Amino acid sequence: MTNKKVCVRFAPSPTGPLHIGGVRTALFNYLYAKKSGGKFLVRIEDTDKKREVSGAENYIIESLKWCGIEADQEPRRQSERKDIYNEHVLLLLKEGKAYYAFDTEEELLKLRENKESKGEVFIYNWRNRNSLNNSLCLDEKEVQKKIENKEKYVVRFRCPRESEVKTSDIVRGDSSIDSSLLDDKILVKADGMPTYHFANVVDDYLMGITHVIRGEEWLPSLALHTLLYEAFGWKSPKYAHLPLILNPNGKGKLSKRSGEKNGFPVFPIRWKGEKEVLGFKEIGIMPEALVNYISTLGWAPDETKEILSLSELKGLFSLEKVVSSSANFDFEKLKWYNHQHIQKTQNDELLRILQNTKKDCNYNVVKLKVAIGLVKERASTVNELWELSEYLFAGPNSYDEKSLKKILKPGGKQILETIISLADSESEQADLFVERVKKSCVDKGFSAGQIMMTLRVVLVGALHGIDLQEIVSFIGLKDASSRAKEALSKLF
RNA sequence: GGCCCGUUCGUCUAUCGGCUAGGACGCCAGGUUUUCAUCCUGGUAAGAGGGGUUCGAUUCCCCUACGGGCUACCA
Repeated sequence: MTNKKVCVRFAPSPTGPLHIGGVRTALFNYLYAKKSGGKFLVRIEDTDKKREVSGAENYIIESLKWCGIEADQEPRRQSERKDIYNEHVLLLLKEGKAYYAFDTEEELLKLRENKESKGEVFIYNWRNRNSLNNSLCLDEKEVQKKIENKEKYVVRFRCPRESEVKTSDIVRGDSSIDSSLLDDKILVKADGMPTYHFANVVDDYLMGITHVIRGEEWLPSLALHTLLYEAFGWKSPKYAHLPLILNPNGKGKLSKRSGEKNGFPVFPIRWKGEKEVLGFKEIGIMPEALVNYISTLGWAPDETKEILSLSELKGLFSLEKVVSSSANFDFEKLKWYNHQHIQKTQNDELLRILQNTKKDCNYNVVKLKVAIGLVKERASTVNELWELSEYLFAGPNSYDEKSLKKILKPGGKQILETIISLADSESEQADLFVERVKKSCVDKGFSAGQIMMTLRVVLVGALHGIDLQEIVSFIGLKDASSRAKEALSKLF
């Protein structure tokens, strides 16, 4: 038997911004396709026009692109394939594997509530379909008449009675379920659009999808989908249901709310909905870091190497190694991955990313690039490259409490004056400045600690930051002098 | 409520019947940095519980508990 070339798809619904769980599903599909030399498609499942959100489709494509996930074909849209679904539903109707149903939503709701109040469950299937309002129990002429009179109807799948449905999943293995537990799912809605289940199966078959890789939330409908393939006489694709990504505390699917509460985004890039929400991009997470991190949610490579690029992941990924238990999202770990990826990235690339996120950045680019090199090892987000190099471009406009304590010690003024006079001296060289200040002040009887602290406070305004000599070499003696003069006039 | 899925350090995971249960994040301690961070070294910490099967179970089976998902003319 020759294996068909692998073809997978990511099938989002454009009902809002793509969240991190969706990105992970897309990523695993993409990685699997690339690993197997197959194709990766994107299919927009826009069969519910009521829930469609404008801009969502474009957002999804842009987000994937930012992550480095690109489809091998232009995205397809289900709303444009209505005729195809109609053709296929006729096939089932003709063979008696589907039927027309005229029950209204209100009627069904009532039936459900009624059953529930008695502690029972209402299932629309062989148990009661003959007493309901559908073409299985109505007279053929009556059905014709109803349809001709434009009475609203849906098409339901005629789910087989008491048969064992065998399902198979790469992640979870084989399983089986009694079809009596399933209901006669709606295939075509009253507005003539197919439901997810129907369009999904028809499209996957027609598009030659070999592996359906999707979230675990679809596991309960696997039996239905399997039955649908059987009804058409088609061979089922292979399935892999990915474990869910949960909130950091493990309570529920990862949500926007939980992200807000814990101070992290759940979307790749900025989403301009009713309220604008930032994405990982805007807070300075690099796409490769995000991809690297989410690849570890539900999967681990054979080798114990943590930092992996997208192309390395393409080589290592394997569906068989996907785990079946859900994972809690951990923003701290994402930041660690980001830190690692920042270290691996060239300074001019970091500069480019920074300029892209920080549009208001008007520093000299040559200097900014040098600054990035000086502070990058301390940064865990791209935005921090900017924040951490603040004092390299402007003197302190305030001094924090701890700094004041250090600088206002006896002798602080004298040290300041020494700094100024040395900085203003024409024979002074910037790259030896800190050593000279130290020597000169030590000669006057000050401790090395006090001298260095004072100089740091003068230059930074706080007790942190990169090496003092590196700061002076970067800003120059003129700037150092004026920062010292500023401190002298403000503090003494 | 019904159905389905899951359960290894706080978190992500390795282990495919032989385990002194490995790695990573986090945390803690020490070193480096006359600052802070980075970095380095070390440490802390786990098989949900109960039954089987087996010479031997984290690994296989069952039950319970807990967690999650689904239960729409949403996807």
